[in-house]
Amino acid sequence: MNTHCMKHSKKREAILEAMRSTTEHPSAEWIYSRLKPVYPDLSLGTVYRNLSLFKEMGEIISVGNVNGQERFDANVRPHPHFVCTCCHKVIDLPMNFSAADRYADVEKAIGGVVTSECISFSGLCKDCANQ
Amino acid sequence: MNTHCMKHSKKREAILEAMRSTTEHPSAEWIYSRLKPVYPDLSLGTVYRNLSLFKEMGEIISVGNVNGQERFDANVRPHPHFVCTCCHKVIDLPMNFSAADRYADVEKAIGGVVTSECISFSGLCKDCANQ
DNA sequence: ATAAAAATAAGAATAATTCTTATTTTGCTA
DNA sequence: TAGCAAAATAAGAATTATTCTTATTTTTAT
Repeated sequence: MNTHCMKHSKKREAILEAMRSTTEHPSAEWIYSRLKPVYPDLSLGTVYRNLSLFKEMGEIISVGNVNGQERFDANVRPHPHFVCTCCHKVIDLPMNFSAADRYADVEKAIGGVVTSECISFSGLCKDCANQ
Repeated sequence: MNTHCMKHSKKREAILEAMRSTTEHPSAEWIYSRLKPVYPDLSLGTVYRNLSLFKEMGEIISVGNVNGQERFDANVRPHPHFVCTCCHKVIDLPMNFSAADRYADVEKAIGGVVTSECISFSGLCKDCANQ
């Protein structure tokens, strides 16, 4: 896990492990609620700080802000998502749809550097579509 | 502009006009700053409320949350964006890259309804890449 | 002109996130 | 193994974007 001169910590490890063991695309609050019973002295600030660090390190990515909360994904391979506008579920789409082959085009168009992509669809999930 | 039983208001019109006359992908705050000198009694709440209404009406779309602020676009035709992670500029990409032909696939995959898409690239814009 | 409905200003309230500081933990070194 | 400096944390204050509330103003139909 540690790339830099980072110290080892149980809580940090638990946060990454929690991220990796779900497909829920958690928010900071979600991770906090899940880990608080196990680490009663965990603080929300620690969750925020570590999610930021993991993002910077490339261990997780942000899948964007959904209903006011930033949501994350430990699957860092580019893949599309579906976001339900009603229940705010975020679902991984199993389909092969990446824009990786367009980076060069985009760089030419903007004259800068492209490092990542974000593709998402939104609408109503199965549950919400059927009331 | 009015689709529903909406009354006409100068400020509302100015907000939509401001949205339509820029390619900056404004935030509420940006619109407010731009219009405040012209409408000294404009309030930020009005900007937020009207941007929400316009979004609901389909007059504008959200291009997502950038650096903590929601950003909008009056060009509602699906098109990809580039977001600079450094200066937080949002740029329209002139390229033809839409996922419109994938909606059916996505609906089949999730068993729900797809109503919109969002495709963006991020990295460093021309200015930020050259320091 | 009038009156009801809708829009607004102002600022309070809320909610997500970041920041600060004192304390604790970690990992090195002797 | 003990001591120590660096890093991590808890707790809660601070910040910031956004929403909400209420009294007032504007709009529009009559």
